[in-house]
Amino acid sequence: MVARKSLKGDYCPSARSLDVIGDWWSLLIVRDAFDGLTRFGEFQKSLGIAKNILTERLRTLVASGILELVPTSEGGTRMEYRLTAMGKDLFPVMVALRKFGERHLFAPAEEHSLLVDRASGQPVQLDIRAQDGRPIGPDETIILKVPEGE
Amino acid sequence: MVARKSLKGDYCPSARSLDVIGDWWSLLIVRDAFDGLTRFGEFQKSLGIAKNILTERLRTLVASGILELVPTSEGGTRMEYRLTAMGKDLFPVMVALRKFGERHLFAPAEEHSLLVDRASGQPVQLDIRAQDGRPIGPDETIILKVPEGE
DNA sequence: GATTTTTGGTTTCATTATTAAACCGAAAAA
DNA sequence: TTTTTCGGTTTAATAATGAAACCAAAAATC
Repeated sequence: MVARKSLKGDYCPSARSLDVIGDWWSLLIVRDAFDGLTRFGEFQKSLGIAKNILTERLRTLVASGILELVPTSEGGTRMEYRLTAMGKDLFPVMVALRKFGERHLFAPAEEHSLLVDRASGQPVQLDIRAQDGRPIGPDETIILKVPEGE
Repeated sequence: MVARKSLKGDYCPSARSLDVIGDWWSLLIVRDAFDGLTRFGEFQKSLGIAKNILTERLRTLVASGILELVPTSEGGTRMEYRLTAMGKDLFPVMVALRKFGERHLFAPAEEHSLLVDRASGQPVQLDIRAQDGRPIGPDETIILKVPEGE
């Protein structure tokens, strides 16, 4: 196999995102990180991923700036993996995936987890709007090319 | 390799979504579909994907209900792949990926594409809010378990 | 302080997935 | 009628993944 085509040079931001977190495991690791997991063993147990693969994915996520290795809070020599500010900016991606799953991938009364606002206990809302606040869907949008330097 | 672990039974909606569209190519195909591509050859040319893999991915996306095969509008025998209503519900996922890429994966003045509201020409907004309209981030949320039948 | 267990990997090997390229029949175009 | 395009399938080589065995260092236990 020739090395998988990189999308680093693509001018489509979605493609570049997928280049970084578009493989099978990365977003699942990020999800677990949002759920508060930090240690190698925690991820491994939660995901059932092979350890060598986990090693490589964590390295890539750290190299991309999504996770960082910080000394564990309890003061030992061990390290833990934490979401960086950049990693936390994946929150909307996780929420969007979650909403899609909730709507289409569960039977009506099936058990599932729900993301709620801590303060109110009410479900989190995600919406896509025009600048005037009007909700818009894919058919009301268009993709422009923004040339260099703008 | 044992068959890759399926997340169909996971109660986390994000995990189920990733089970359906979390592989390397599927979201790129969906992106192209949002961009108006419909034909096998168009996807193949756009993505540079091997044809047998594209065949399989398209089949899976159709089987999942994200794409559908419809007779081409020009009336021939040929078919085209179109986003279903369910497929269009992936719009927030694509927008979220795009926003992340725009923010973190481009140099300041680098050329890129931009998703805008057709009517105003202004960039599309994505926000995550509590039910009262207040914007919230990952640290203000918590995941609840919703048992069967609720 | 010595021993045992846990953690966080690395290495190896077998299996699966992906690729590129050649090939193909049916439909469309010339 | 011939040629080209389209939408694949098949095949063989290569890369990615997984499971299991292994390992050193740190932590916990005795």
